[in-house]
Amino acid sequence: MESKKSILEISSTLRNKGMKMTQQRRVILDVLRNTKSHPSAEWIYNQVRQIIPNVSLGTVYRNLNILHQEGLVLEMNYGKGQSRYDGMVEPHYHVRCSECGRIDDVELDSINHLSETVESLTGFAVSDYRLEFNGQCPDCMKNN
Amino acid sequence: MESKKSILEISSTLRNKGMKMTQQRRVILDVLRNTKSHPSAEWIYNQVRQIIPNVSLGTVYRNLNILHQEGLVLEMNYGKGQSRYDGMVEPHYHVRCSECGRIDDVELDSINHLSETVESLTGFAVSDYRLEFNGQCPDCMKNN
DNA sequence: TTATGTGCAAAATATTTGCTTTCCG
DNA sequence: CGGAAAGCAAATATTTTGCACATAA
Repeated sequence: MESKKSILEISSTLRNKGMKMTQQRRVILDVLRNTKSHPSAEWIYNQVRQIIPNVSLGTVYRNLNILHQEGLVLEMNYGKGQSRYDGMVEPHYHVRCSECGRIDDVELDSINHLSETVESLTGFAVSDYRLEFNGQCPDCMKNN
Repeated sequence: MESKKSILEISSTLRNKGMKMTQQRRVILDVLRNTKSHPSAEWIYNQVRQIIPNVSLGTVYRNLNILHQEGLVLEMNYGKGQSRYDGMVEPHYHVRCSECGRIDDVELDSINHLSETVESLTGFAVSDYRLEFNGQCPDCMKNN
């Protein structure tokens, strides 16, 4: 089991960098950390609005960018659609349905030494990697 | 060594699906297949313009989308910037410099059975996967 | 000949930003 | 109190699309 940082720990990390933990930021983070759906900024915005009715979409984007920079959320881009976000930052992989866009986690053990191998092959300093599977989800298989 | 489909073979594949091989389409494919730089639609557009001066950016996008659907080019999305394209469709991996955006190929043997494992773990029908490394390229390392 | 593709420009989509005001610490 | 963040709306960036005309097969 991975231990998840508490909101309190995150607050103090941010404070040390001169950043504040606003109500908006806390709720955005909370919404994202409490769903397994890998949502878009707009979906998050709609959830947050139920708690802070006059929050703006710009604020959601600004916070997602900041949280992403700080390594507190993952951002994933697919094709030309909206980016999707993930509050689970511990290394893990994803499968995505190319029909409906659903994204599931893959419980695959991490593949060892890949980064090191790539560093010696390419001369790059590798910081991380992304492994994503594409296909058709069980629901879409049924409906066809 | 992988054998690359010739433009002639591609033309006939397209023709069988009721599609035409126009001058624009041929040049776009040609430009993309003759660079190792994993370029953006705009870069391709500028190259194509040197051969077909009044080609439009819309045509480049339309063709890249069609060629991608037909499995003749790869499309890669990073962050919020432009998509990047690759004329090499045989399975291979990429490293990307998060500073300058440079993308290199990684000559890593493909990892066997990954898709099958993921299928049994998730219930998805996996068609392909994408493995991408992130880091800093040798040039950007020097300049810092 | 005729359906597919092109050029052009306008529209759509997704995200960012400027400015004033609010509020966390 | 002071600076970081929010709200709102306008601006950007990237990609798509409608329509009249051109062209490959």
